Amino acid sequence: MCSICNVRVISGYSYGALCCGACKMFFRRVLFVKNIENCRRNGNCTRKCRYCRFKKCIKAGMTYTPTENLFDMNNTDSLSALIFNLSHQESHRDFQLNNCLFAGDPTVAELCRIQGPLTFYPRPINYQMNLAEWVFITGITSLDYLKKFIHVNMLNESDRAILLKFTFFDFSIFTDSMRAQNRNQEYISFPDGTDVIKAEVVGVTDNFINGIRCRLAARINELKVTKEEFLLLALVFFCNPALPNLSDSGRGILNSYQKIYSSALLQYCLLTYQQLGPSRFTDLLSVYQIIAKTRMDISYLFILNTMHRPCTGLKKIYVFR
Amino acid sequence: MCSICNVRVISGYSYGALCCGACKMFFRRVLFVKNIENCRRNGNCTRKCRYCRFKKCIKAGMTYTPTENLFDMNNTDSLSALIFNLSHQESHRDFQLNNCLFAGDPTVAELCRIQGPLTFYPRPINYQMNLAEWVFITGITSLDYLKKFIHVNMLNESDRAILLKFTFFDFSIFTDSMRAQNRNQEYISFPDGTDVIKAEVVGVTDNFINGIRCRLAARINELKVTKEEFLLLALVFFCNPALPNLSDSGRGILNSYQKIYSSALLQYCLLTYQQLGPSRFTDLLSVYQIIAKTRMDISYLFILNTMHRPCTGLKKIYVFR
DNA sequence: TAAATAGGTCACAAGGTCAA
DNA sequence: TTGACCTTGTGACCTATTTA
Repeated sequence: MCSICNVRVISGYSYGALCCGACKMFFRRVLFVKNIENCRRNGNCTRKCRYCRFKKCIKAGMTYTPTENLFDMNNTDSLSALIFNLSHQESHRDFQLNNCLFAGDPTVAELCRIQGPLTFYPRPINYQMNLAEWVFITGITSLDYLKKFIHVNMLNESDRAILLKFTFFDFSIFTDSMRAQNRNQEYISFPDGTDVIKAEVVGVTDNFINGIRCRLAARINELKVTKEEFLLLALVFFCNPALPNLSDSGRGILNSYQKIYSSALLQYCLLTYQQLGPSRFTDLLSVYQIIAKTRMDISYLFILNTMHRPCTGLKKIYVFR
Repeated sequence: MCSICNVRVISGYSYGALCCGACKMFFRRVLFVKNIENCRRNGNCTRKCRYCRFKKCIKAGMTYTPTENLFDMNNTDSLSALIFNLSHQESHRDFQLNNCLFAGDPTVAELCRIQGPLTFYPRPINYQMNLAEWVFITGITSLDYLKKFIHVNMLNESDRAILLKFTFFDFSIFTDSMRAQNRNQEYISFPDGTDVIKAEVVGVTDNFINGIRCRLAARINELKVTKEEFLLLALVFFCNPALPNLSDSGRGILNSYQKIYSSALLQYCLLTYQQLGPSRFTDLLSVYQIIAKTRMDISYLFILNTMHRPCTGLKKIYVFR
């Protein structure tokens, strides 16, 4: 039975999720026509609410990936469908980050074996999150977000684990910094304001710590990276064929899709910035260096920290060895 | 890894090239259905561009050779697939002739030892070609074109070298004359207009020189040889079992394939010219005499010329001893 | 008799169409 | 706007044929 409409039987996989033919067409139409309005009763609709039906599609992990038309400046339907899809996926991730908890402590490899979206459960109102919980929910919602894309699902299990393991943390840092920009902060912090660095860190300068908190956020503020740019850029960055130990076929898949995603970003830049498009494109790509630098600083800090006091209760998704 | 899709692993040789099963079926379907449109972005498409995928098949050297149905006038699928394939191979040769250079100076025997297509590199824009360069690129693109066919690949190395050595130049002359016809010229010349005969030739009459320039082109103009006829005719001419020193098995292979190719040409003539088909067929075959005459005139001219002034820098593919 | 390759078949997913 | 139905391209898998 189709998990979206609960009425018709599943016809097979469509846009990455098991659903019926009607819901497949519904999803496609919404992406291309974008004729959707907010739900009047804030979710929990019973029937016939197009907004809630679409949200169910997103929750079920439906993703649209264009394969052509990304060079045709007169046909931007595919690009705008992609962006529309991505922005709803990202809203869903943000909702989960702020309103959900995740039970258990799986490894990335275990998560890779799960078909379909991860299962979160509601966070009690006024639940007080500590630093470790913020770190975990940020990571696991990032994994859930990234796991949906077609290029991830096309990989074999081993390649998928490699890809997710070596990208989800970078993606988390990137979302943290976009949140900082949205809140007009020049440093990253968790949604409730919790500092991303634990208080008792020793052996490094304040300057170093502030680099972690601020470097990426500052650059993103400087460039005024838009939501759309962030969404496309994340696809380009984290569909990375250059990761070590990938199989040849996995590398081939990621290569092909990275080209698609960067074409989409380039088309977006050309449309939005006209003759300044190409330089904007390269400016955006350069952000990756700062993400990588920040990740390395954090991992240095982590190593230093565990030397002082052996780490207890570190969630398994953060075990990279 | 399949060099065409870069995603799946090679399943073996299919239609003369190493590729995966999916690309094999793709190639076959395109030949038989011809459901292909030009690429919007002129190459370098990522995935899902059927035109670019097919062009990659052609570049990889994929060739279809019918083995039956060439006598069944109600089933022309094989013939039209063959012609479709040949015309794309020929476009590729023409593209290389006009836009590429070849590095090195191999002998024909060395070229015969190379598996798969030869490697060309892009010719700089506005690069000025001299006569010797035109002669070389014409010869080497002809060799690349001829080398792909199944009857060539089935031969042992020695037979293959004999066949190519004694046919590629005739094929070049033939393509030169087809180009003359396309440009409404009554004489052959290289694509940029360079004369095929070097200026300082002495000891022969202008009449003799003009025979080389014009005789074949004139006959082709007179017969109004079509592209399709040229493509099939070239296969018949240059799958020649009568060459000296071939092994018995090589001779047998060439004999069988020449029959296939001439059946294809005959079927084409019968379909296109109805009751005039047989006479058209013999008219076309008679063109070979003129190719041979032109080749002999050129070689006489060459010998005469090297007697006056020893030849320096002659490319090794043109050393026929 | 085992391999390699040409060619056939079918279920699947993307996307289009049209009556309700 | 919807969803049943249709068309198309695809690729995994199968079979037939040939040759070492």
